[in-house]
Amino acid sequence: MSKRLRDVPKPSISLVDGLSRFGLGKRDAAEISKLPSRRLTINARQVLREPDTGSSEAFFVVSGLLAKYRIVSAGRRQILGLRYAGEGILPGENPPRNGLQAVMPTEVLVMQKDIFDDALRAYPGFAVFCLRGTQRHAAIDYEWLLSCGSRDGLSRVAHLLCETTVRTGVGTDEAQFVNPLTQLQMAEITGQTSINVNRMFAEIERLGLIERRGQRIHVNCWTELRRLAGFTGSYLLTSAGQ
Amino acid sequence: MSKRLRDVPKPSISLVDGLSRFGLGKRDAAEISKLPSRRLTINARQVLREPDTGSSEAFFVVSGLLAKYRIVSAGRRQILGLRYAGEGILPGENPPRNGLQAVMPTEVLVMQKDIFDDALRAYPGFAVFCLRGTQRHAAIDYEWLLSCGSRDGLSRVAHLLCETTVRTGVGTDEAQFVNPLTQLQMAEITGQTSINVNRMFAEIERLGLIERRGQRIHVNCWTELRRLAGFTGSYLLTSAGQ
DNA sequence: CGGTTGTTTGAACTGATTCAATCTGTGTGG
DNA sequence: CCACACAGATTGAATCAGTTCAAACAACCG
Repeated sequence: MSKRLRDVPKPSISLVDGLSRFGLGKRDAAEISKLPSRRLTINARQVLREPDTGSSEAFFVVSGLLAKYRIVSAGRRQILGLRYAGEGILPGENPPRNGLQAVMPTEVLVMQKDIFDDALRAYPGFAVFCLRGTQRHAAIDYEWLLSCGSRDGLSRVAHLLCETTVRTGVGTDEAQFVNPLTQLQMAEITGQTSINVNRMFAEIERLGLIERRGQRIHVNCWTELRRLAGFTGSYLLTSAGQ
Repeated sequence: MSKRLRDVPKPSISLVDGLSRFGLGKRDAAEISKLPSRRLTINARQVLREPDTGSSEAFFVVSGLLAKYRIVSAGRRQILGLRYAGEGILPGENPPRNGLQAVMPTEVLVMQKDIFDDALRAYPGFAVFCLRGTQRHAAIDYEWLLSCGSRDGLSRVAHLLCETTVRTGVGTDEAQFVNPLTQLQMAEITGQTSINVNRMFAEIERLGLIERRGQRIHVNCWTELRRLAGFTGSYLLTSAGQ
């Protein structure tokens, strides 16, 4: 819906490529990708899994963008994580607590938990790979916690912009990217109201750090934006550990 | 310093027990615990590792309590995680970004990263074990993010109290435990000032949900405290997945 | 063109912070 | 055993960042 969804480039990535790009050996990657899974195509805004329902499954984002969320009291929602193409969501030992919703039209591969668990045991390299991926996302979560806990509204929005710049994969040289998130979603990530996100967003533009044309964002001064956000991006590249 | 540190019971747990208690097979646990590591005893408040310094290592908390933290601008600190006895901190692929500090007198086992990484590859069960542990802590981080992002001051403090009740391992039946955290530390966890934590803490007591005698906390109404906090504790027991 | 979603702006309000002072329990040294 | 130092807890008053409520506006879609 809205131009956002048409404008956004939607790079597609196969399971094999996704696995090996993030460090799994070619051989294991090939084996894993041959395991049974089903492919789903979901619309923007569509809920893939409600919070506290459904069975545990493994998800792999082929294209698009998935948000993990929880509903707090009074309709207030918190987005807990984002999964871009090539990233995944792993089942744990407990039933899933978090909901999953597509931010834009998204294709996912879904694998049964027991098949996933068997693969974990059968392919030692896969277990380490999953550990690394989980550590990488944990590092992102730490940044989000840091934002919500210790940064003011302006820095939070700036930080999310920095993260989005890097994670959408355009590279910071290009300094131009399409923001896939609405201001309400940015608010649900940074723990604010969309009204305040709107003001902080405008303030960042007023400061001359970025320019906006629709969802397209041009970063005028990456260094200054980073400084404002307190952003250091190394954690995004590989697993950052705890 | 202060009675806090003397009062707190400090259960000690061996590496083998810690590993097998959280689900690693006896055989693997025995092998892992034979690997070379050094034992450190640190005082309350002592910094074990400064943020953004030091080499990657694996830590295992034998007794006491460790806080993982980061310093934001202007001396503001954010605590990103707690590690009770039996829990660990794993090295990732990037240099460590977070500092480590003892909340109370603490004993840790420290293992070199390369030895840890070798073990990960040598013992497939160990890799899965580490994945489960990381998922469990990620689930706790989600709760903290939810708190900082979407709950008001009162609920945040109440939620931390609930979590501490469960994690200190007294069981909710006993309804009595020693809070190892100062109000400043609770503030650094919940993204508030210690002044506000103090007021919310007092408010929870005024509501009759708890009673305080020094650091000792008696929970009068677990159900109501949980409700106020929006706390559901299942995620703490085992790995909750993403 | 009408309907819907998202963005923007204004004004009033409030939860939490900041600044400042006081109080309390504990450990230390004489 | 007391005087003192010190960290932590508590309280009050002023201030402010961010929310809430409300309304207008813009872009896109069928």
